[in-house]
Amino acid sequence: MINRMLEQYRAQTKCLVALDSIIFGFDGDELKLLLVKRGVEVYDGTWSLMGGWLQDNEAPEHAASRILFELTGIQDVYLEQLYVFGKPDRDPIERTVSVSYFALINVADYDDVISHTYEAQWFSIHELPTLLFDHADMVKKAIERLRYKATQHPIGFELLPDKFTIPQLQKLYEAIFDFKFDKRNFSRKILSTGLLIKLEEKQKGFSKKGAYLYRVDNEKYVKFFDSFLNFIPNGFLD
Amino acid sequence: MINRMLEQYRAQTKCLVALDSIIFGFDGDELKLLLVKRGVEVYDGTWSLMGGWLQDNEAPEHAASRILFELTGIQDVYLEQLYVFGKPDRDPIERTVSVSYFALINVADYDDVISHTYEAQWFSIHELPTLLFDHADMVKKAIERLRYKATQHPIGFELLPDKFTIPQLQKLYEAIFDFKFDKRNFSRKILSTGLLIKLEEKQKGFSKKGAYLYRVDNEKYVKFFDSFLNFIPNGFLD
DNA sequence: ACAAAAGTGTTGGAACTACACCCATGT
DNA sequence: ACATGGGTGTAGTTCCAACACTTTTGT
Repeated sequence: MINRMLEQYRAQTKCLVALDSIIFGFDGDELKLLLVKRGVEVYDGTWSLMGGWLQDNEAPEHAASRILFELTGIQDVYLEQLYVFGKPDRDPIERTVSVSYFALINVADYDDVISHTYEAQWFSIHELPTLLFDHADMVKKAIERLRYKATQHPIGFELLPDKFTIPQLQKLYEAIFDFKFDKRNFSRKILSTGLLIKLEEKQKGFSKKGAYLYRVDNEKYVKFFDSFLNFIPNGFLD
Repeated sequence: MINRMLEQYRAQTKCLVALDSIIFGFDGDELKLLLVKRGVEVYDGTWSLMGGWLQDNEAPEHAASRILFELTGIQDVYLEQLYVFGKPDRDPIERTVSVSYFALINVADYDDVISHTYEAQWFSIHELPTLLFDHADMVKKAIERLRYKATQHPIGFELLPDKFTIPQLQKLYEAIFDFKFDKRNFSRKILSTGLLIKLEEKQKGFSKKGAYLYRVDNEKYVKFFDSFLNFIPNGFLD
């Protein structure tokens, strides 16, 4: 019996399993994507997401983190699983199934590391170079997911520095949705979440008047996560 | 150069890739899951999702459909990709990465095929047997996703017959969320989508008075799909 | 003084919740 | 006649979108 089962397993095709991560960043103005130059000349001029292969005894999410670190020095960021891409011909060299992840980071936090040590580079999502394989599909899906999540969670905070202003946050949301919001309604809505703590300091330099800095109330932020479903009566999820 | 690249590919570990589908059904009263008895004696008493392996030259979503058909005779249903499960030890026999899918079907549509020809069986989601490997995690994730989607899309229609009554639909939502809704508010909300067309006929037999049957306005339903993001001003998506 | 960005308040309409009674029919 | 589930309306509240002027300060 057990033998028959093992035979069944042995008869199956095995596949390479790749991990590809879409890293979003925000520089205060535009939404950016982190890409690397594929280190192989055949694909000259094409750029790639942060990609690598799954190793033995490694969970996919760990592999994705490891690869991101190896390629960029970025560590300890929240990577969320996005989608599996597995068309038989997606990688022309060999059959590969790719699990994609995405992350949000604050460009300023990593700018030095990335540009000095690694061959990664930020690109505006409006001016992307040619991407490897089906990486453009992955990016498209990631943007959809980012928008979706940004409507549900105050996920945008992840892309900003610890201290930020309301106008900065608004610019970020405008970059994500490619849409201008009314600033009065925007600030009311954001502040009504109760997740922001107003600081004494003002941001100087950017505007003449200067804008108040805020930081996220981390305790509330954590509680906030992963819950609210429109259909469900208030109080159901408490 | 090309050789170096091919070597790089060759050096990588390959994995078995499995597909596992979570099939939800509704029988008018309870939310159900379709499971099969794993055909191997070692796992006596444990049941399994609709699982199988990815073959050469087969896209994962096709494999998932094929497997579902082979195991149950179910065909042409919408399978949505759910999540990848890939912990190194999730399948104790051999390293396998599993891509999970989920689907919603109307139990009545397939009841005959399933029970007479195949070894699949419906289980109430409140009384599930022991499940193979990490299939319980998959089910948990699928229920979360189902609830999430049900708040955003009128996805519940998929689980009902073509013609159905408002009380039936309400029971379905109550089964999905495990929560009782106010029938006046429920019917107002559902009808306000404009997606339902009231028919002349009434459902007979279940209640004394009989309830009006409705069907989905397919044209509107399609338009409705995949869009509305709370944060975006009305009209933005038109 | 003026330009540039920050900050703030009101109003009308829509949508949501909570809630209770009558209707049609099979037994 | 009565029991069972089906169907409907209202009032108070909250939430949302639309909209324009004043404030601060660097030049």
